[in-house]
Amino acid sequence: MSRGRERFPTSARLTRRSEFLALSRGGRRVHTSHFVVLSKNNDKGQSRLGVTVSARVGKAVVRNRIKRLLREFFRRHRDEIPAQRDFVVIARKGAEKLSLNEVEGELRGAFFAGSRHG
RNA sequence: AAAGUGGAUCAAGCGGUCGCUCUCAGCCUUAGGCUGAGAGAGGAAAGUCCGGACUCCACAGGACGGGGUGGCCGUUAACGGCGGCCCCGAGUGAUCGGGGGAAAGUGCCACAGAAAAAAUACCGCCGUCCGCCUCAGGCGGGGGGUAAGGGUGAAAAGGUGAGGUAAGAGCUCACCGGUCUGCCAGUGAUGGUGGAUGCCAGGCAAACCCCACCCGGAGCAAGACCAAAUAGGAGGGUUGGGUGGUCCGCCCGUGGCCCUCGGGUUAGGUCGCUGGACCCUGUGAGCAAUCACAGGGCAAGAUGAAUGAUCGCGAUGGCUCUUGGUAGGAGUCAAGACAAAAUCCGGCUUAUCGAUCCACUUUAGCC
Repeated sequence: MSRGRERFPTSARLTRRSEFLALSRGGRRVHTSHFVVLSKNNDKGQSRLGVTVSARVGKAVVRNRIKRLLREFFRRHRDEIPAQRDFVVIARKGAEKLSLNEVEGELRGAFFAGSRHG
């Protein structure tokens, strides 16, 4: 039963500016058509997610939509994602037009292959 | 019925599964976690264009400077908002748009035009003098009168008509308009009515400016506390310093500077933080905005920032078929706009798929 594993508490999020800066400096980068995924191992006992959507992508409604889609993707696949690794997803223009299924298809490789490198 | 004008309300709903933030209760228990219950975006939450509350600067005081508003009267905590009324303009109308002063002074008015502000004779019009031709008359030149007509311009010194004149002209007269002024009505903007005056003669005040009224500055990253820490700490010396446009005034010994010690990078946590000029219903006052009273009700509080994802049913809508047409029925597609709180209120402005309702106007028809 997947109940309890498809959760997304505060401890699984990146909340500090310094944590975002650390990934932008030393993280592995994977580019897809609508996103840039940064990732780096951590020692927190679980993997964490942060999302960056700049004002250039869209207004507040659009940015909220993208953040929620990415969190939903992360939450649904926490048991497949490498443990103890931080991810930052930077959205690019046009990402608000994607559905959840399209996000899964685009980001699957970037997340699940992460543990073999860096 | 068609075409239109003004306004109000809503922003579909129900359910399943998996999640997020907060509160309460219980349990495990350092942090924290688990279980259950409850609450969880908008009419504009937006733009940040005005106004206030609140916080700090002094308890926010005076003058200058600076800024804002602009018909009148109300309304309000306040406003540039709102309501009623006044005037001007547009529309057949419902209705809509606009609103201090150009006669205090300074300045600007391109191009065109003869002349652009105590202006002007370019083409014209009308006399007169001289010369020539010549029957009357015509042509050329000089010197005048004239603002009717033409032409330029956004704008050319009141308008129309009549008299008058060589031709003309407020030169004279009537009406309209303007200026000054009396009386009446109105709180007032203003309106009505009478008198005097042949007539002060363009626009721009979002050019400076004048008049009346209003405004101290910075903003919740305000500000307070705690932890860690030293750069902003500790100790000593010296000097006054602060008030964010200037001066006065006021306040403080917390401040500035120097020396010595110390040493290297939190946008950390809690509060402020949501019970308020609050919401709903009713009654009363008022044309209304609004106010008073009574009863009832608490309705987001995040901070890399919660309020979501997905599935089903489907109000409703589009298209197709059925029907002579409407209604109805069937099938199929979509279930959609704009836009997401960030201290809180009152407004304005802008964006917006659609749905419903109310009042009114015009035209046509019926009784």
